[in-house]
Amino acid sequence: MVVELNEQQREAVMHGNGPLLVLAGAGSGKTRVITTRIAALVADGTSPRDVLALTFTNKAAAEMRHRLGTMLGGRAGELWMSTFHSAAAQILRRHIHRLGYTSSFSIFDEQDCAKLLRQCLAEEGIDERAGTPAAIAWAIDRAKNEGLDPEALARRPFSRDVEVRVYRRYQRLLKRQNAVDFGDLIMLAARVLREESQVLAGYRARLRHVLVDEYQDTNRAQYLLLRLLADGERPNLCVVGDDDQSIYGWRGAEIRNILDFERDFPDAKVVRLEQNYRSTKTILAAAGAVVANNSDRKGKTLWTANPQGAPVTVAVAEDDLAEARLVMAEVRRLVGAGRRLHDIVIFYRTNAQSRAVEEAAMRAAMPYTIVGGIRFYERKEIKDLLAYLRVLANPADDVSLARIINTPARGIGDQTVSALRLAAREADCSITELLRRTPPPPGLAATSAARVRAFADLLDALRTTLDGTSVAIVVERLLEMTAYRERLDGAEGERTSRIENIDELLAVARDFDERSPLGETARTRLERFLEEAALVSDWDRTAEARDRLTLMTLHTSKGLEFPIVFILGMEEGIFPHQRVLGDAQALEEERRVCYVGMTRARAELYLFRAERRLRFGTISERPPSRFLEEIPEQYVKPVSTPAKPFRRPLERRAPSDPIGSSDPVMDYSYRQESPESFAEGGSLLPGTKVRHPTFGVGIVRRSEGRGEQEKLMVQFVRVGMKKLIRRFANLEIVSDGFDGGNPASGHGRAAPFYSR
DNA sequence: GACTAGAAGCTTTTT
DNA sequence: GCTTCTAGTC
Repeated sequence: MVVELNEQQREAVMHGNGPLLVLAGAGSGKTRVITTRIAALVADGTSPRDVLALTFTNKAAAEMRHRLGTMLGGRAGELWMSTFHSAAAQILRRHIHRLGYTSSFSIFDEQDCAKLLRQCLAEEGIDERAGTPAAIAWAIDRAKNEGLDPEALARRPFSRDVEVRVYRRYQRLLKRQNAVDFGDLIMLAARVLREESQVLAGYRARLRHVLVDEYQDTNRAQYLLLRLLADGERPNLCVVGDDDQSIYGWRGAEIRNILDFERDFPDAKVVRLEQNYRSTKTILAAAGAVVANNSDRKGKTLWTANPQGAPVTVAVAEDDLAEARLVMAEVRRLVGAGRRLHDIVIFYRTNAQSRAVEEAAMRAAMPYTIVGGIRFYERKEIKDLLAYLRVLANPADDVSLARIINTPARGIGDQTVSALRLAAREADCSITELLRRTPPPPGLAATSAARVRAFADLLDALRTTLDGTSVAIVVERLLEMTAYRERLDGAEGERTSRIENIDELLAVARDFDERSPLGETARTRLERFLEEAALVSDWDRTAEARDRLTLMTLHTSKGLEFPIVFILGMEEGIFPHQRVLGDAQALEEERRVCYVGMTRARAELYLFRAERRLRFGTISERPPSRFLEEIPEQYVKPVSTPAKPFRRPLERRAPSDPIGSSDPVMDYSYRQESPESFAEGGSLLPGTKVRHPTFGVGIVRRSEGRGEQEKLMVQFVRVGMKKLIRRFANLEIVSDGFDGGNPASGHGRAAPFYSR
């Protein structure tokens, strides 16, 4: 092995058989240990085919595969390395027929599930306002995370009857549609292993070693799945994690899984990785001091041979706008001092905080990318096209059928759909199945019946394109036959971006075709394509950021590192969040989120807070976060409030005044828009200050389309928000909100201007 | 079927 | 406040 390891890392890598818990502190070389251990096992004679390595994200799996590729060469391809959900989907693809589904099952995302849930509530006669779908959805999700089916939930002492009833119906409807949700993937995979002993025996006989990354974030259902696969008193189960980085409790993660590993496996070998290779001594000490306030932890003492480094900067701003401005001023200073934009990352607790930063970045002409937000596969046009494919793959999928039956519009309204749904229920079949039958169901008007007939013919025609194997060709034919692109509605700009997304989907499909094995059947390929679309996130598809500022939530930051880290909104009520303040356990999780954020930094760490913040329409005073006070003074360099206040003082501010006409924000680094850009049809970017002959001065909040066709939402100082057509509005541009290249251009998907 | 008004929500979201 | 989604109207 050519890789250099420290003593503890070597211990973990060289550990032979039996359970192994690796408590890997932040930046301690966790991925290196897992990959090197796998390489060592293979070097020692274990077949790569007998190794299962599980991660939470596709990105983590891809990273490991890449590293192992360099260590093992071609044999790395034989490893079973994937996310929990993909592995479960693979198990189900083979064996789900034993549970009464077929292998072409659909995987529903949250939107699909929400639609189905509403149907369940309606059928159970539950008033949506009383039953609050969100609460029931949460209860079902939680049950699945705990590995409880409806009957098991019913046996729970405090389960609510409504929840059990809806859950039971929800499962029945999913099954009728041959569909599963994310929670089902894990739960049903565990069930098929538990109930079908030969299936389980097959996996156990094969799997010699199971490795799990980020073990602190596994939920109960995942734990149960693991216990099935890695059975016995001394299974070859290696889990790697850090209890201090467990931040997904609210999604069902059980921190107890890692805390209790030694109780579960009394023979377990425990290795602590405590040398940090990432951060300066100062950053590590500051972060360690914060997390030391938690009681429910194993306790590690990280140390580093890295230099002491600069103190942590704690900056206080007047309000949220000033905070964002201060951030941009500091970014500018750092860039002036030779730093690159991609060295800097901005973290915040909630997505809502990104807006102020985005606006400040635009004003400061600072290119940026937001990680997260709307995902590619969740965009309307992409979901529409995938819904067609899903109906082709799985005709029982009524949720997808309902989505496409009138998209593009073909005169099949809600009445018709309800009638079809009813007829399908009576005939005990899916709507697609019903459509295949002739004559069409009774009770439909002649015109409606004809339209439904035409739609059924369309589906039949599409089905014939499945004879070839190429997914891309199916999508192309689908686009032609439905005239989907041509019939897109909405404003010019929106249409353009949708068409770009459709082209992107075609590119993804072509790429998928190229990566696919020869001799595969069309159906299998389509099923695999849909599975990938359901289980792969945007982040996994994102290439390395170009030279841009990166913005993301603290949760998204886990597993990453940056030379310079900014954390914003270090205030009670923001971080820790308002909703956890009375809950000791949840508060500890917030503290872990803080620890994760701080330990992403290699060289410099900045913590920002605002004394006042505009939230839910009101300005409130914000006391500093307790986490700030938990950092020992010796590691901190405070920065005082900027001299010039940014927002007018509270008392002089009229309640209806959205901007403040003398707001100094408006004077900040503006430039007149050049006349040419209007002639070229340049659009008015959000943030641009304009004057209207009757409404007065305002700020462009949103724009659609270009040039004279452009539709604008403008927030006026005196009259509030107005929608305008630029051609008629006779606007005078007072100052440009932006003075550089358009950071939104390039790729539609991470485009900050309309991404949320 | 398109447009608008009203209501609800508003923490994080690996899959 | 602002956004998003749904229900109701023309």
